[in-house]
Amino acid sequence: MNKPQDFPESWHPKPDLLPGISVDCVIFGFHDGQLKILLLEYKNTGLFALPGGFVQKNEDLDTAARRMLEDRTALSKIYLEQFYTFSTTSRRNDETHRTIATASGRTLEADHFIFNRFISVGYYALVDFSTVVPTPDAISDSCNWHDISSIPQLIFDHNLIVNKALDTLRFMLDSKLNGFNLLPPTFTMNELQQLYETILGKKLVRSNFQRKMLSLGILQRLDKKQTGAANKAPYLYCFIKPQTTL
Amino acid sequence: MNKPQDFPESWHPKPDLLPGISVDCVIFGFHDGQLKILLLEYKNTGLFALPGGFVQKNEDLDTAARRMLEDRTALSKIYLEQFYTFSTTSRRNDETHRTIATASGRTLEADHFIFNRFISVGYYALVDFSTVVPTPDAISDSCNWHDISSIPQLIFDHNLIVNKALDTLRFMLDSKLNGFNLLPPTFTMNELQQLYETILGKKLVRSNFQRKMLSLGILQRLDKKQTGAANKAPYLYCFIKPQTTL
DNA sequence: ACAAAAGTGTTCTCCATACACCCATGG
DNA sequence: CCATGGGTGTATGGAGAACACTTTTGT
Repeated sequence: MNKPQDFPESWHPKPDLLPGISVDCVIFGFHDGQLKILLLEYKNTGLFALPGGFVQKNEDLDTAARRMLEDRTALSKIYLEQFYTFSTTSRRNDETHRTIATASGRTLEADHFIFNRFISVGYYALVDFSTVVPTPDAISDSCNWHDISSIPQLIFDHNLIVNKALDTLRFMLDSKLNGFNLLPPTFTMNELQQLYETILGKKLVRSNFQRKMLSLGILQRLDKKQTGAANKAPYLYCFIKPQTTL
Repeated sequence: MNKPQDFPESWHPKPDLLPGISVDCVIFGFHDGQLKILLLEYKNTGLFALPGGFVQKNEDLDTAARRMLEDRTALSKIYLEQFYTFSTTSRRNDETHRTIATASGRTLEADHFIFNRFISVGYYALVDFSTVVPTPDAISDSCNWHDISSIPQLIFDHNLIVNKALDTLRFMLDSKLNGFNLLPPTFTMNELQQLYETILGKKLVRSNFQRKMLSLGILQRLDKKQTGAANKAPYLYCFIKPQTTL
């Protein structure tokens, strides 16, 4: 896939968009023992940014965020969560906008709506790395995974947004049990533990982690997984979705 | 005090306000063993609403919220926390706006900016009940405390906003220790316990509560408080503000 | 002396930690 | 058979729940 889509109307001053509101998405995935997020790289600039976009007049924020996520990942039914709204007056920068536009062969009129002040609502999403098809938008030439441990400098306040998303993810990890959204439908206990260790940034004791997870009563043990390694074959588990509480 | 202020410019279409963004404040206080919030009642309508307002072009959301809080409480240095941004397309209602305007002797042009779609950022504040001077704004004739247990029907989605604020307050109570902001500078252990019980909506065991609070190491014991009651005089405590962690 | 509320101590349970021990697998 | 990693059991310590006991105050 990975091919740009049609030039979005949102880059022209259009009356069908809410003025002054944007959405930025921190899309988390997990692969090779590393927590990763999707970043866009703008054409010919070396500038990186979070996926995001604007809100249509007839659309609420959750819907807008979901639309953007589906565009960037080619997935539907994504777990996402609003976490904070960013509003400092200096968070945007006209020069950056011009650089991005120029590099992709456009010019922005001085009264282009993008030069208005914008307030941005941050969402984080948790996706199954293996099923995502990273898809750039019209003004970026790549959409790729970046390890949390080596995020480049991002435009505007996007580094701040990433950090706040990470803080929220860590804080909510236990209460929302949202670690499971980052794994494929079946996984081993070791994979789950690696994920927790990566998110929390610390080692956990294997045997205790196993008991804690099993005691939650939300995991179902499936067949063993033959890894081909010279050791005991681990069980596969799947997540039992909580009953829709009436 | 309690006297309306000058008619705010924000009720005319003004270019110095951000379009489509508002702030709503859930202001918590504690008195007589009851958790309370400040509500405005609009003139001659019987309609209740959260204090709120609009955001100036050169103002970030925290500043805007703080400005509104100071206007409604006559306090400065208020503890406040952003908790969620509300954006459903149907959250506002033109007829309600007209009712409120008409009742206070105004007419709204059909293209008045208030008929735009608005996205509202929710803040909750924790204040010392005893020092607040509830102050109505220009289009309301009262600003009063209401028990959490008997919140009337509010305009728009304000009941939803109150509930979300309460949920957040409960969830954060332990981790942010923000109960202390609701009490006067000195207080007894019993008052603190009543506050916790009210917020959490359940009884706590007195002796255990005492030990837990003291073990946090954030309370300083002061003199005893002579209540005049026929029982042992309780100690007063004050909150030791956490060191500004560099 | 008594009631009522504040403060302290004791016991029990539960859970997180740490670590020891068995089991399965492929080389 | 042995190295490796997966699964289970056991001892310990600390926090919370439940409750008993002591102390202080005004009537």
